[in-house]
Amino acid sequence: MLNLLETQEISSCGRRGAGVEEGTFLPTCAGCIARELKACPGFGVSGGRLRPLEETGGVKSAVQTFPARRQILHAREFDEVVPVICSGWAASSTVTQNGKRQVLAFLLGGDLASINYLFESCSGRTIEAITPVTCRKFLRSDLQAAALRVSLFFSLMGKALAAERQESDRLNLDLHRRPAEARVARLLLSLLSRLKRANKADGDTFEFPLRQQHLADALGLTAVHVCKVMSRLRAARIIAVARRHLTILDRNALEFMAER
Amino acid sequence: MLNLLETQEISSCGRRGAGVEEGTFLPTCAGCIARELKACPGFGVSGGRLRPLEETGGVKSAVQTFPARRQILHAREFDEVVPVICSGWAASSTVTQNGKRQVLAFLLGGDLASINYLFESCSGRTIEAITPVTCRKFLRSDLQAAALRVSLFFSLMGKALAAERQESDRLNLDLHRRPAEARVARLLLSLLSRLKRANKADGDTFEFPLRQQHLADALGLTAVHVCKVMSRLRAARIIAVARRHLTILDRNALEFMAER
DNA sequence: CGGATAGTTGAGTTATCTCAAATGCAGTGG
DNA sequence: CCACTGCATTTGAGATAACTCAACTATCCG
Repeated sequence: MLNLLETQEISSCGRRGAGVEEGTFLPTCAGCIARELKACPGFGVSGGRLRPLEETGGVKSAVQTFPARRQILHAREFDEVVPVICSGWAASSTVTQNGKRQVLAFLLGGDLASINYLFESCSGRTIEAITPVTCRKFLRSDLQAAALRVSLFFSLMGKALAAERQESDRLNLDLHRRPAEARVARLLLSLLSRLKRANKADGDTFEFPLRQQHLADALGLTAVHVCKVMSRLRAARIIAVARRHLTILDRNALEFMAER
Repeated sequence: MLNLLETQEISSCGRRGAGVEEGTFLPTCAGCIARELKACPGFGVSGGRLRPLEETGGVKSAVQTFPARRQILHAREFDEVVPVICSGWAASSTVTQNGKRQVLAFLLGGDLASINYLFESCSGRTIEAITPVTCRKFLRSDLQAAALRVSLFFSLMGKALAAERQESDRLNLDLHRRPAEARVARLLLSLLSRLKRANKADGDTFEFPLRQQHLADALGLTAVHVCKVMSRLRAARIIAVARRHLTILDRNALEFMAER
C-alpha cells in the first residue's frame, strides 16, 4: 500500500514559520490543475515540516523527488494515482514491440501528465524524470471528489482536455508531414513559450536538459539526424547551445522554418 | 439559432406503430456513449414520424442526414453542439497552412467524434461525411446535464477518454515509426475489428468506401504511395477489393505485416 | 585518470515523395 | 447508346529526406 499521507522535508521551497498558514506555491504552480481544483495543499510549512494535510484543506498527497532517468510512476501505482509534476523536466512516452519509443509530451512544473489520469490510468504510457523532478501524487478517487466540488468542473476539464488534444493533434500533424527542421523548430518554439509562461525563460534563453535522443524520440527522427539538424541550426546562427542552456538567436528564422 | 427540436422523417430504421413505445436502436447504437448516458431518444417512431422528444426521455436532438463529402459540423455550431454518428462513415481531420491534411479518426456508427466535444468544441478539427451519414447532434449543455445524472459518469468518461487516447497514441506511434505497409495493415485490421464489433462485417469482408486519398491522409503517406502498397497487397493475395468492398484473404500475413 | 554517456561526422542505402502521363470508372446530357 | 466530363487509380522515372552503420571526439563524473 502506498503511503500517500507521509509528509516529507522540503528544503528549497516554502517559507519557514510557526502555526497554520496558507500554503505557498512554486511559480510553476500558477496554472496547475491540482491547484485550480483546490486539491493541492501547496508547499506551506510549519516549523520546517510540511503541515499536516488536515490543516491545508487539500487532498492527501505528498511531494516526492526523483533523480534524473528514474521512472516516476511504477506499475503498481498505475491504477490509483494521479501524478503532477511540481518542478523539473519529465517525459511521457510509449514504446512499440520493436523497442522504438515515442515521446508524447515533455512535462514541466505544473503539468499533469495527462488529464486522462483523472479518469483512469494511461496504460502503456510511462513517465520518466529527465532532470531531477519533484512531483506530487494524488489518489485518483480523492481528486475526482475534489473535482466534483468545484463549480467550474466542466470548464476546467474542458480547458485541460482541449489543450491536451490540441497538443496531440499538433504532434500527429507534425510527424511525417513536416521536414525534420520544421519539427525541431516547432518543438523549440513550443518549449520557449511554455517556459516563458512559467517565468522560466531568460529572454530567449532557457534551460535545455534534453538529450538528442529525447528530441529524436519526440520528433520521430533518429538521434543522428537530430544532431545534423541542430548542427545546421547552430551553423546558421539561429540557435546557440552552451552548458545545457539553449538560446534562440534568430527567432524569425526559426519561426519561418517551423512552417513547412 | 439551431432548431434541434425539429423532428425528421427517417425511412430505413425504426418500426412503425402507434402510441408511445420504446425507442428502437440501430445495431451500431450498441456501444454509443449517447445511449449509455441515457441521453439518446433512439429511433422510435410513432405513425411514421419520430416521436416527440418529451415522450422518449432522451435529450433534445434530431437525426440529420448528410450526403457524401459534406461537412457535418458547421462553424457556427462548433460552440454548442456534440455530434454523434448514427450510421455511415465520416472522417475527423485537421489541416496545416500548407494544405496538408491529417485524418485523426474514421468515424463509424455509434461513434462520438471525440469525447472532447462533451466538454468543449474541438476547434481546428473538421468532420466530413465519407459516405452518406446519419448523425445526431446534442446540445452540449443538455448532454453534460444528462452525464452528471448517470452514476457511472467517471467510469464512462474514463473508458471513452482512454479509448480515444489509446487511438491517438497509436496513431502517433505509427506515423513515422512504421513503414507504409505496416501502417496500412494496421488500419485495415483496426477497421475490421471495429466493424466486426458493430456486426457490420461479413466474415473478413467489409464495406470499404475510403478513397486512397483518405488512407493517405490518415497514414501520413501520399495517395500514390498508398496505391503502390495496396497493389502489392493485392498482388500477394493478402487482400482483395471489389465494388467498394474489401476482403482480408490472409489475415496472418496482414497481422505479421502490421508489426514493423 | 578512466569509464560511461552523449554528440559529431562521413559514406552508402532506402523508403517515400514528386511529377507526369495513362487508364479506368461513374454519372450526365444528348 | 454514345460522347463527355470529372474523379480515382495506376504506373514509371527520377529526386531526396531520412536512415543505418561505424568510427571518432567531447563531456561529464567519480
